[in-house]
Amino acid sequence: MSKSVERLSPAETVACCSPLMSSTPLSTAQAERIAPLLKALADPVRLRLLSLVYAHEGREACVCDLHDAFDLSQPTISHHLKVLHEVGLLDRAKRGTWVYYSVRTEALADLAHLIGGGR
Amino acid sequence: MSKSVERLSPAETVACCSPLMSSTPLSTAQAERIAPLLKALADPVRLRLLSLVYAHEGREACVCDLHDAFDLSQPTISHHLKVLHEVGLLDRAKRGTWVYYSVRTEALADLAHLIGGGR
DNA sequence: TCAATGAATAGATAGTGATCGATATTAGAG
DNA sequence: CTCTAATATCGATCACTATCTATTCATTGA
Repeated sequence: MSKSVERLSPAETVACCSPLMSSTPLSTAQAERIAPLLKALADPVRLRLLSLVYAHEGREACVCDLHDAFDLSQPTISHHLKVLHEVGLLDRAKRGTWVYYSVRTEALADLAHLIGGGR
Repeated sequence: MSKSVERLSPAETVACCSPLMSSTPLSTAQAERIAPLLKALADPVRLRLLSLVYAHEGREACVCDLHDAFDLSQPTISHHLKVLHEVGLLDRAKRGTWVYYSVRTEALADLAHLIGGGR
């Protein structure tokens, strides 16, 4: 049996939606699924985090790598990474003492299609 | 002389940026340009507003048309439309007593490319 | 000129979120 | 079994934002 809708991350529920710009407008329920994903993206620190993770060697980075790129405390960076992970935009892998994050590129691609895919 | 960067709407400043996922990560300045655009999008009411405007006859709609689709006060809808207009995602045209909004589709397309365009 | 209608502004409030310092947790080294 | 280093969690604070009601502004029609 597949996961119930409630257990899916926002990113996973987005692929199904027809684009923002189409002949049939978004339902309230659809809009409420999509908004959290965009909210997670809509922060300059988190945008840079995603970008830095992707550009990092091996397409993954640990918190310490990322922390150095900001003038922010370690808990703040950790918090932002958590937000991105919870909506399904970042994957998380613990190896030893380090936690490595990587970008879920297909989630971003789905989101991009949703935003710009209607034309 | 072209508009100074400060006068450009967020949507206008986004087209220039390389995608979120590329070998060179986003600069702080770039991230701070993009975030307001995403922030404007990151609300279920505003997502539906964009969608409704686009799906409406003639690809434009007045406030009264949109107001009916929500259980929210007219000033609240007006506020959300203003937010979308200010970042450059909606165009605004006053005709008589009515104000018609329409979607700036190329702004959404640029944003979509920025989010998903790196692969 | 006045009344009516559509839309925007103002001001208030309640909820959310970004950030910090302090603390807890986890895993490897010695 | 400690000590240390890497992350995560907690609790507090300050700023921002979604929403409302009341009001103002603008345009049309009588």
